[in-house]
Amino acid sequence: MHDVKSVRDDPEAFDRALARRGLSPVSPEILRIDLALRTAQTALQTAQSRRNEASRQIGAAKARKDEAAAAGLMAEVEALKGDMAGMAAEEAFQAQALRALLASLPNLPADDVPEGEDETGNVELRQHGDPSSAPAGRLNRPRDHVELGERLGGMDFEAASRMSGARFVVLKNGVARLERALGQFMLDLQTREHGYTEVSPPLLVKDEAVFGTGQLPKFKEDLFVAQSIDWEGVKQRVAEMGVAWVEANQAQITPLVEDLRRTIPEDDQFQAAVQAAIEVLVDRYAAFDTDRLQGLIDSGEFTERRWLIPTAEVSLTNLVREQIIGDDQLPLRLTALTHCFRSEAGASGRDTRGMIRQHQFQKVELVSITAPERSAEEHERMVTCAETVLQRLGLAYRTMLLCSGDMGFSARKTYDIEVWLPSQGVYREISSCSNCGDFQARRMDARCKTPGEKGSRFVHTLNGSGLAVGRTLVAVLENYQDESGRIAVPEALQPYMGGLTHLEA
RNA sequence: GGAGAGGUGGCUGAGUGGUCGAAAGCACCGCACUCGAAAUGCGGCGUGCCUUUACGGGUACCGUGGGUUCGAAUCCCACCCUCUCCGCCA
Repeated sequence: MHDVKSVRDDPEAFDRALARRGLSPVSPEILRIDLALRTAQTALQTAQSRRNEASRQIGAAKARKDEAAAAGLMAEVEALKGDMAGMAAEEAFQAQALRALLASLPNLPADDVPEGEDETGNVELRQHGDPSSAPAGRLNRPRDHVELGERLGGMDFEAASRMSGARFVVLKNGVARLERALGQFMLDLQTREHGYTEVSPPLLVKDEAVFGTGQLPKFKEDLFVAQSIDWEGVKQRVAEMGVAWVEANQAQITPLVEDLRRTIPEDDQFQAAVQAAIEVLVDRYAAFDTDRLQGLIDSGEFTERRWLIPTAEVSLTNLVREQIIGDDQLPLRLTALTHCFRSEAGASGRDTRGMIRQHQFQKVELVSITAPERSAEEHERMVTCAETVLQRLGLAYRTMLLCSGDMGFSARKTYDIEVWLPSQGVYREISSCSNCGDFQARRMDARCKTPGEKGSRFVHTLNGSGLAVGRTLVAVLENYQDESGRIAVPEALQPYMGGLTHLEA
């Protein structure tokens, strides 16, 4: 979320920054709405001021029993109120429009982010490790993790798809344990050695939380949603609507009833016939109104909705939402091992084989909350914390600085870490560390202040994977395989595997 | 799920529908007294927005959203949250 004031102060700079993201200028539109909003605000406040003054005078007039003066003032306020309703509506409309527009725009790239339209513009900062020195480095044709996992009896995509569909997997035996070991290892590293605080956060969160980190409102198609419907409430509403319809259509119903009265004697049979007639009418009504009913359910009036987190960044960052934190408490360094859920709606056909792109995966997330002037150095520290995981696991990787066109919505600067995958012969993203500046803090209203001093500032938020467990599992399997399909367990993981040195069928 | 209580400034806590943004206390800041400190006294002490070169002025905010009223922290409605008791439950 952007500060209107910054746009007001330097519209050209704002548009220039957006252009780096490949967006056309928006500042004229912003300034137009901003002006309309402030005009409406000033008009409304002037009217409110007069109303408040008149009301006070009415009180004073009544106190001295001057009913004539009071009546005159009341008439004036009455007239004023008519205008005020329109002004208030205009103000609310413009405020909403401005907020919606500002909320839809991505963060502005930091000055040191390279220009570029897509991933080809990313800059490699450093490489670590030699792919050929891993056990798989000696093989002519390394197997991919799907083949390795299935041969080990540890990966079952078919069973997963029978119960859940595509992009799910069942892990078993040593592979399941390896996944657990990786998660524990990463979490221990980040908490014990890098000073992150372990958190076990909610995985289901409200709209506001997902808005705060920037996935809503623009990217809801990437998310899974969980909802519970109040069926009792729906039933009650249907009944109410039925009664209302019968009342509204009394003119049709009455002749029908009278017709029945004439043709059927007044006994039980008559009662039953009337009952049947009513049921027919209600059914007809219900058939007419299913669309409206569906609309009611869709409106959320009877549904309790929660989003499944696509990353623990959402839960961890929102820990500080609507809070004012003392500068002396910062930085906050938070980590969590959680499942993540992504619908991957825009990725059909991409990475369909294997565990690279799943609807559900585990990840150790790192989040830092810092004072504004501290976020840049914290960003460097964070990417180092993520790289350490790969170093300890003995996996080759390279660190990329993303260009302006390839960054995520909320980021002002992003480092990607890519791990070597021998089966594909390429580096694949395994971590992404972003400095979001105050972009998320504004959306969440998260501030910090120096104790004893006046005023508060928006905090800076950073997030990074440390690391994605699923993709790390893939990397370990593929890099540590030998010609027979055995997997050597990296030394760092052996304590988490009960001392096991190899996975084999 | 049922019954009850409650949500007011950093905290505690008052507030007959009319100069209430809100008493009082604590905390905090400044000043005085003091060699210094404590105690005491005096003064200050919320946030957002609009407006103003500035001093300042205005407006909104007492859980949230509606409503009644010339006027709402105060009355009405809905919702959210917290606490207590009962029931159910991993």
